[in-house]
Amino acid sequence: MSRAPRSAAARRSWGEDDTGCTILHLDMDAFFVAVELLDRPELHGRPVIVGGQQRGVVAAASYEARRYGIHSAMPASRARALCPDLVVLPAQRGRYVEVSRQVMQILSEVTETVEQLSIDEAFLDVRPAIRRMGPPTEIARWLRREIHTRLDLPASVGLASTKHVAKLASAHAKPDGLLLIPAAATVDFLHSLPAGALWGVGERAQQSLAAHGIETVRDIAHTTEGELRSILGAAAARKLLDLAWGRDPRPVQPGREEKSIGTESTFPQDVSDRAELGRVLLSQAHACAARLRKAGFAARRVAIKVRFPDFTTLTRSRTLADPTDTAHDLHGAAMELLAAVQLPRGGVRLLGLRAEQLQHADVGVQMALDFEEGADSAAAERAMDGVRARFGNQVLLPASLLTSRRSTTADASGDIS
DNA sequence: TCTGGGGTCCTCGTACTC
DNA sequence: TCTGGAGTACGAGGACCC
Repeated sequence: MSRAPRSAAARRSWGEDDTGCTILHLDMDAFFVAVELLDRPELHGRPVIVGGQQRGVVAAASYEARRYGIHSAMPASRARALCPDLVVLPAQRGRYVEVSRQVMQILSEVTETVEQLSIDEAFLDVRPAIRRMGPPTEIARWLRREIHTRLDLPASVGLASTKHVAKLASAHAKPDGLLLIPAAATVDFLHSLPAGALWGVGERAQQSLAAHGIETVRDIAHTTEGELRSILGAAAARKLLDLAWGRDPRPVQPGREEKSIGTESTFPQDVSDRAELGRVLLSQAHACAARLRKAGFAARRVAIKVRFPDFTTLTRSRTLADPTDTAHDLHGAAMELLAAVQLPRGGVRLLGLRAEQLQHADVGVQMALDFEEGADSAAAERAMDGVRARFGNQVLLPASLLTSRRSTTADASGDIS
């Protein structure tokens, strides 16, 4: 569901040599809409969007809707104005997650080296599969065919020698296509694209670059690092120059872990009652805590996000004395942060809560901490053995049981009290 | 036109320590 | 004892991604 600008000129064959093009990027086409059409085939061929309830924006648009100029992130009111016959469906996130798992299952049949980037896209390093399944192009064709056959969903694939170029290739393969960028064609392909196609160049950066006459990736490639640094800062300058010349050594990283877990809500009407905001934070704290425990994490930091009716947004955060996975602790910290925020007369448009600086809430980590702090290591080790015997090696217990050393004891029988 | 929700990463200012 | 600079940690905010 990339929103980066594409180039019509780049949608062509760049050659057939897939030697060294072992990075595959798979991107599902209009994923949320495609899943909805599985359940409502009568909507095939009609302009459909997902999302856009009340004050919302478009989360995904069918290709028929795109012909009216509708695209994701567009306010739903604007989308309705552009297409009076538009079918607007509410998002069913749980359903998309379920289908996403099925897609990822098919990818895992090719290789274990799968890096899921979002709900509907992933990178694969196909090197381990070449001997078994053939060259990268054959693997890409197999994947698209299997997803079509088993799930009845369209998917686009980009093949290249780096992650960045593979991702750009899949964007230019849409809809429902495959685009190979041979290693030797990488720079020519990149230099045919607008500057905004590069990863990390959004609307603001495009405006800043355009003000200096830099409009394309080729322009970026031929700008000095010093000038880019003065426009976008040191980190972005180095990164963009590398990307513009096809330099991207990042490997495909399977099993990346979340760094924060949060939730936020935009209210149908702005809210100025602090008690009501407190109840919303409590509900969000429960949701975050449940997700933390399910993932086996505890959070060391709590942040709130407050958006006012004029769309100014502020965040406030604080580091906790002890990591937590309980709604009680998250809510307590969030309420303290909210109390320090001066609310305007118009109230609050959006309120969010996020748990940050996640760490594993598992027994082993906790025991290690206890060892460091000079606890009775022999007793702790015996307790750990007892826990393993009863629950297995991968046992994860709520941090709330474990992080408060004052209230947690482990005896030699392995009982946690 | 009027802007969701889930995230990551970077920059900058400030406080603190040495 | 006071002061300034460097390094570091933390918090806030913004840009960006899907």
